Amino acid sequence: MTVTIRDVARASGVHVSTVSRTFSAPHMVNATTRTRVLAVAEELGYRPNRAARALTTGRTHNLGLIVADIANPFFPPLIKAAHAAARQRDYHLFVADTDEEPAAEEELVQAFSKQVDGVVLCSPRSSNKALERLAERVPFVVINRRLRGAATVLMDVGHGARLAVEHLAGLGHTRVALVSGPAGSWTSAEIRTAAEQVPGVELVVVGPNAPIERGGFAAARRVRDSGVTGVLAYNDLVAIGLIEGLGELGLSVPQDVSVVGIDDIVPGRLNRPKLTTVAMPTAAAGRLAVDLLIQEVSATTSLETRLVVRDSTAAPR
Amino acid sequence: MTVTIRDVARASGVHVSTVSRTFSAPHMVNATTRTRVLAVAEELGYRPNRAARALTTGRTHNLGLIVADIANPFFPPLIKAAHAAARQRDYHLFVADTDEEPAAEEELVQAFSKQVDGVVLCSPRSSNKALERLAERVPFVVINRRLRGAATVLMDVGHGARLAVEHLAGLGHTRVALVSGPAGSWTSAEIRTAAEQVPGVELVVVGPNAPIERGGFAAARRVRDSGVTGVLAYNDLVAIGLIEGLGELGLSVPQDVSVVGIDDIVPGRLNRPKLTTVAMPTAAAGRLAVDLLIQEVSATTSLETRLVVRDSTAAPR
DNA sequence: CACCATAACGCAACCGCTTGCAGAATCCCG
DNA sequence: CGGGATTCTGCAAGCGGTTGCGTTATGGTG
Repeated sequence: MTVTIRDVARASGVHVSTVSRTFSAPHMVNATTRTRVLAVAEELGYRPNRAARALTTGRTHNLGLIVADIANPFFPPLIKAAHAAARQRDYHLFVADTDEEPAAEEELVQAFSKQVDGVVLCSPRSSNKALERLAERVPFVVINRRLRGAATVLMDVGHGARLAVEHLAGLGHTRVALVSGPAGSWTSAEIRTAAEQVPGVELVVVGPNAPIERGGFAAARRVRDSGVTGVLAYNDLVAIGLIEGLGELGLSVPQDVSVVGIDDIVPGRLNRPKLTTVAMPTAAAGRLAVDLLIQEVSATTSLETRLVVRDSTAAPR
Repeated sequence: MTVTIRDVARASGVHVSTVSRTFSAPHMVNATTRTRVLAVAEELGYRPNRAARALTTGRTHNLGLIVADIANPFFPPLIKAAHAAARQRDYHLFVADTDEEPAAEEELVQAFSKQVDGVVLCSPRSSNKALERLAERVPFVVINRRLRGAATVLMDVGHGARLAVEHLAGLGHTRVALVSGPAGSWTSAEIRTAAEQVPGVELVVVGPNAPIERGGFAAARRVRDSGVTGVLAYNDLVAIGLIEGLGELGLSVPQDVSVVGIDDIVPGRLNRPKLTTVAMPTAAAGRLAVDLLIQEVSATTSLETRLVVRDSTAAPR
């Protein structure tokens, strides 16, 4: 049925090892036989079986990518970039979704381990201990989590948060709310620490909140009651929900209150008003992560974020 | 380094074949030896190597999923559902992105072929011929494309389009524009045919357009000039772009013109006004596709679409 | 022309696991 | 209690490749 290296060997009158070498070490085989073998292979439609090859070489040319939620608009650009980078080096990409369950991370990594040369783990929810245990099974790089011993790609959300608050301060806002994310989130802490450091603005924390529209929507009342004129939201979904919630309370953005999000996801750009937000370099992160993995370099990188000013921020009344 | 079946065999004093069977045919091995082997395996941290297993069994327990653009909001829910379905049956999923290039489809299927038990192809752009050629290499199921000889999952966008136009008609609109997609798109033709069949409304086609916001935005002027009061857009992105474009022209939705989109992507739900749209059962399609693949049934299925009425449609002035 | 380095290829073992077949042990029943 | 049927396990070949080593041409050198 399927054509193997032996078929090619037989049809071209050489030993299988020669066929093998014409594909994996072409310089070791005479030019004329090489072209003959290649021709026969082409004609028979032979393609080396990567899984079989992996068995002896130990390299599968596959990578795993694990994210919390494929359908969360934050991830697709990252996945796409990771895929492109992998493809470019002739790697294939397993993609998996933990559905936000920490336990699934471990299980997936285990399941992948024999089948990939490494896995990239996005915003892992597992404990450091668990991750270190996994690191023994398979090389991996972590995105958005500081972890010693593993290659790491960070997006400097702290810097972005500072830019955002400075932007609000620059517009004249002196009291701004931080509509935070889930309790215990690394990102949430990062944002808060940075935001607090901006001089001249008083920061009031409203939260924790669910990291989606619902969370923002529910926080609207408390934001209004806090009397702030500007808001930094945990992410764009929260910002969008918040804007809607404020609308229900009769407050409009940016006239009554300015809102800036974080992530720069597509729905934010499409929102009305268009969301001012901190752009996370998700594509760069995805690309870089697979490059690190393939080249087996263990580094920790921090990617710059930047502020994208659109229509949801303005000077206070 | 990595623990193999032989290590387990040695450590538990049985032959490798017995170890093999305790994992792949437990009923063939005596209960007491089985528990012993299992215990040893557990202790050593043994996990069967699926790639090696695939070499002899011919089943990889991997599936491939090929989409045009991972970052297009239409696909992530489909990918997520496909992944969940695969996971549930202990399959892993390769995900690939063609970047809208037809040639990439063929290349990817080829590359996957030895490593998967089947691939699901979403909205393929390749010619029928090319697809039929690929079908010989690996089982696959196609989503959103009619193809004899291959298992097919269709989403009945025609029916949805009819519902949408009927909805507009029911509100009192008598002239509606169809802001179409790219020339030659199967979906576009499908939509048009169905929309034309609704009695009592005069349909004017505006297009072709790029299937993204830009396309809708650019079509705004022609929509206004056509004097319609209702619009069915090729998809939600086009609808969103159109709404913005109409806004620039001083027309508001739904007061001046009603707009309905197709797809029901997240940004549509988040848009202001919230988009009335035809919901495509993408999750169901993804799930079903992998189920068909795994069970090796070759069927052609048509999934129901439905209309989701939100805020972008109203009675004409 | 003898000699040796080098290039090209064949040989065979092996990667981790499965599976048809056969041998050994145990069982059941007349 | 003998003998056939079962159950369990071992043996070894093989899945599709790779690779260290040995063998045979070939070329270059003194």
